[in-house]
Parts: sequence; structure tokens; C-alpha cells
Amino acid sequence: MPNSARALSPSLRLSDWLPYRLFLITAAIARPLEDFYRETFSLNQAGWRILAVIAERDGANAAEIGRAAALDPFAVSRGIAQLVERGFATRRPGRADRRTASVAITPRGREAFDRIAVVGAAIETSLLSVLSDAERASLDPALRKLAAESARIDSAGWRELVSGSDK
Amino acid sequence: MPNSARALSPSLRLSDWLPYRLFLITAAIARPLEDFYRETFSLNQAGWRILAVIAERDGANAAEIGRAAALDPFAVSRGIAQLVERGFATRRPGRADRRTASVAITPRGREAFDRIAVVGAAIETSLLSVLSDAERASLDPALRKLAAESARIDSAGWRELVSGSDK
DNA sequence: GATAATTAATTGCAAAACGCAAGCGATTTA
DNA sequence: TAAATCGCTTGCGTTTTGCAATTAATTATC
Repeated sequence: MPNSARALSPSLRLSDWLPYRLFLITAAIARPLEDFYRETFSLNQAGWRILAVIAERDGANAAEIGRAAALDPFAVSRGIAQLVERGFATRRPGRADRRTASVAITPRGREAFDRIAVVGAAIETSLLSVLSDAERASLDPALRKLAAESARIDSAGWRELVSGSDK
Repeated sequence: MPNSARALSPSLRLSDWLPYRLFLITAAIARPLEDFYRETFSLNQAGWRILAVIAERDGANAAEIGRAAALDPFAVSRGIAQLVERGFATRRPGRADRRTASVAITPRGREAFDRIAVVGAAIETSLLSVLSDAERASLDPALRKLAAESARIDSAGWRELVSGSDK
């Protein structure tokens, strides 16, 4: 293949581009859920994500939360402050290393999480209901691989992508 | 099934929850690309998304751009302003209806798009390379269906999700 | 075992992004 | 032709972000 073909059009066909398609789906899903927890509990996205993390991993520290919720340390710190303010979480110094924060969910926080989770579960059910069994079955491992590869891409940074033909 | 079972634990297992998994992948992919176009062309997310839309659909108006890029009219208007300021696009009144804006990409804008598209294409290639042929084949229709269903969920709003067992 | 270096997390502040009311032509409807 | 509507933009107050600097705790060095 003459390389002029590529030079003429790297031509991302936007509507076919995988990251774009994932983005549109993710954005459409997130919107109604966000409306719900904002109106109902005055939580912002970071607050909700952190709440969800500590609902599953009670007592996590800020670094763990950040990793699980894709938030930088600043956002985590502010998000925790919001949850504490709402009475949804408590923050105490970690047992072993007192530089770390141990963030625990409160009963009120658990209650809020459960109510948001109902909506979240309904969204997931709706989504899965339009897929065939075969699609559902192959989606899981595919997403698992995509998660691993996207994490690699993220940590490697764009320079790796732009320099020579990788791999 | 006694409804107490459900009341006890709607228990979203966060790490298995489809919207969460999609979100993590999308966020990880978006980060390095955003770093690239921010550092290289001083574009923000909205600017890049609009640029990508007009690269494919030259002369689109604000409403079309908004739909394709998941942006509200305010964000579209400001994003266009940013592109015009950078010399990447021009804004003129529409031919038929002069209330609408016709946004065209300039040669400089095309050039910037092509350079960003190279990085974007590399990301996609990387992602697809970790999937088997079978996974790649079933991913496309699955995402198509998920896109349709997520759009429906979005436009219906959260009230539909929380009220009675839907469908 | 004092001191320097590193780490985890937070705070303060300036810059950027956002939400929304109001505005302005252009067009459609009555 | 007057009123209503539409497509888009602007202004402005609020919120969110990004980052430097800070604090407190821990680890490494001599």
C-alpha cells in the first residue's frame, strides 16, 4: 500500500471510532443518574463515585479511592469533604500510617448509596436487555481486556502513541 | 422472591457494574488524547469534539454539532468561538435560514485534526489489538445496540428508571 | 538518633468551565 | 403586520479545576 493513502486521510471516521462510540454511550448513561443523585442528595460526580467506592471498600484511604474512581488526589480530598459535610462518610487517620485517611461510610451514606444503586442497577438491566446472550457473554471478557489496555495507554501517555509504529 | 432480598442489597458491585466499567475505559482513553491536543493546540474537550464533527460534516450548524458531540447549545457556541479564535474554523450564517450558523473547517483546522486523528487512530488500533476476532466481530453490533438504548434512557430521564418495574 | 528526604493528603487562590436568564435577529404563525 | 417561536449568542454569578505551597507523618541517611 502506498503510504500516500494514509497521509491523505488518517481520516478518523468519527462515528465509527471506538473511543467516540464508548464516550457517547457513557455520557448518555451518566446523565440521568447524575440528575438523580444531584437533585436527591446534592452530590456531584466525584462525591457519588467516592461514595460508591467506600460502599464497596469501607475504610479505604484516599489513594485507593482515587485509583478506583479515576480521580486525582485533589478531587478525592474535596469529594470526601463533601460526603462528610452531607453526613455520608467519616474521615479518620489510618491505623498503621497516620498520614493516610481512612474513609468510612455512615448509615445515612449507605442509605443514599442504596437508593442511587437502585437507579444504577435499573440502567444496567435496561442496557443488558437489548443484547443477545452471545453478545452479553463476549462483552464481559472484551471489556476486561479493553480496561487493561486502556489503563496501559493511559499510564504510557501520548508520546508513546505518536512515536514510531508501536508494539 | 420475597422483596426483602432486594431491599437488603441492591448492592451494586461497583467493579462489575457495566456503566462503571465503560466509564473507566472511556476516561483512561480520553486522558492521553486530551493531554495531546491541549498541549499541542490549546484546545479543550469541547473544541476538539466540535473540530472532529466539522472535519466529518463540514458546514454543520450548531444543533447538528451539539447532537453529534453531546454538547448543549451554550457549550457548542463557546467551542466554536474557541476554534474560530485559533483559526481552525469559520462561522457564517446559514444559506437557507440565517439564524443558524454554518461552521466550516479551515485548512489549519484540518491539519490540526489530522494530527490529533493520528493519535486517536493509534489508540483505537491498540485497543482493538487486544481483542480476538470473535470479540471484535460481536463488539460492533453490541455497541450499536447499547448506543441506541443509552440514548433512550437518557431522553427518558431517571424518573422512568425509578418508577415501577419498567418494560 | 538527629536530620534530611519522601510521602499522603489538604488548603488557598487564580483560572477555567458551567448554568441559566436575557437578548437579538430571523422566521413562522395567526 | 403583530405576535410567537426559533437558533444561537452573550453576560454574569457560581462551581469546578489545576497547581503551588503547606502540614503532618514516615522513612532513609549519616
